Amino acid sequence: MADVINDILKRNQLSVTDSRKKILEFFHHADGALAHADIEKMSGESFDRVTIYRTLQTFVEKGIIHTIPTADNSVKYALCKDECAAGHHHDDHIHFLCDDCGTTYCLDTHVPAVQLPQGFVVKRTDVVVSGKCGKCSN
Amino acid sequence: MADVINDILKRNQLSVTDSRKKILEFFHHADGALAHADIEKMSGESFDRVTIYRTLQTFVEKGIIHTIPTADNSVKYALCKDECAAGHHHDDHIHFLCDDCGTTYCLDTHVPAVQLPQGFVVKRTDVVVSGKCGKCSN
DNA sequence: GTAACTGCAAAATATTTGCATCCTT
DNA sequence: AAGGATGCAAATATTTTGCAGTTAC
Repeated sequence: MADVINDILKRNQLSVTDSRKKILEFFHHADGALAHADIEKMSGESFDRVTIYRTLQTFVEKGIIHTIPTADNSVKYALCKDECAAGHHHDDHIHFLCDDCGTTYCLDTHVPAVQLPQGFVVKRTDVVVSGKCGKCSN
Repeated sequence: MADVINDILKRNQLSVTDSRKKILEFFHHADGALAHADIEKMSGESFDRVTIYRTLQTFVEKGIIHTIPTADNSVKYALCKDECAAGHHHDDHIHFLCDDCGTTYCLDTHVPAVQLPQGFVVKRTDVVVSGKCGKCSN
């Protein structure tokens, strides 16, 4: 596991630091997406709030993680698929937000094609479904 | 027009006040969705920032407007269709964000059905497409 | 050794809350 | 008149920026 994390950072020309390794581990262990606040709690104050902001921003720029649109104002992040290169996101998968437990899942179901009016050029499609997840629907 | 605005407020048991009328007009005239900051600018300081927060929240609760999920941290709002009653949103339409001009469109194209894993219950589906709108793609 | 990264302090923004006053009904 | 809505002040929360010290390579 440590190797995987290390590789991701090196591949993206980022220095391997404690905070980056930790934050990447959080994402790998997480069931779903994480918000800034989640990471802050998980870290147990072991590194600065500002470092989290900067690390997340760096990871987004490098295409390691991507943001997930949510209907409330919260910003969540999740790991990108391997095909993601810097600036070339292919994250047209579906996100599911559970209203009960709050978990955000990245589903592998592919995104259905969308009909748009003349002249509209599509660059990215996000599908955000909310409701109850498998664990909470019983 | 004034009648329409008035009706919306009365139908939802809200007192008809200047700020509410103005904000509803903004939405009716707007090409797309509006953020809190947009409304603040459009209002030209004629009413308080806090009033805007509270008015938007009230309108969302009553089902007059709805939030639009965006990948950045911004929160945008748009008018709901007539069928929307308080707490019963039927806004499964598609939102398009133009990367160039920043306008958010609510498209009437209906949302394609989504395949989900066993046990997942869908309550709401948001599709957010980004790219270039008709005006900016030339 | 040098460039990159982090922590701390502080600034800038955004959002929420309490309360007195004013307006709608 | 009464309840709800607004404005103002202030408390909170969130995000960004600058800079000095530290760490990775």
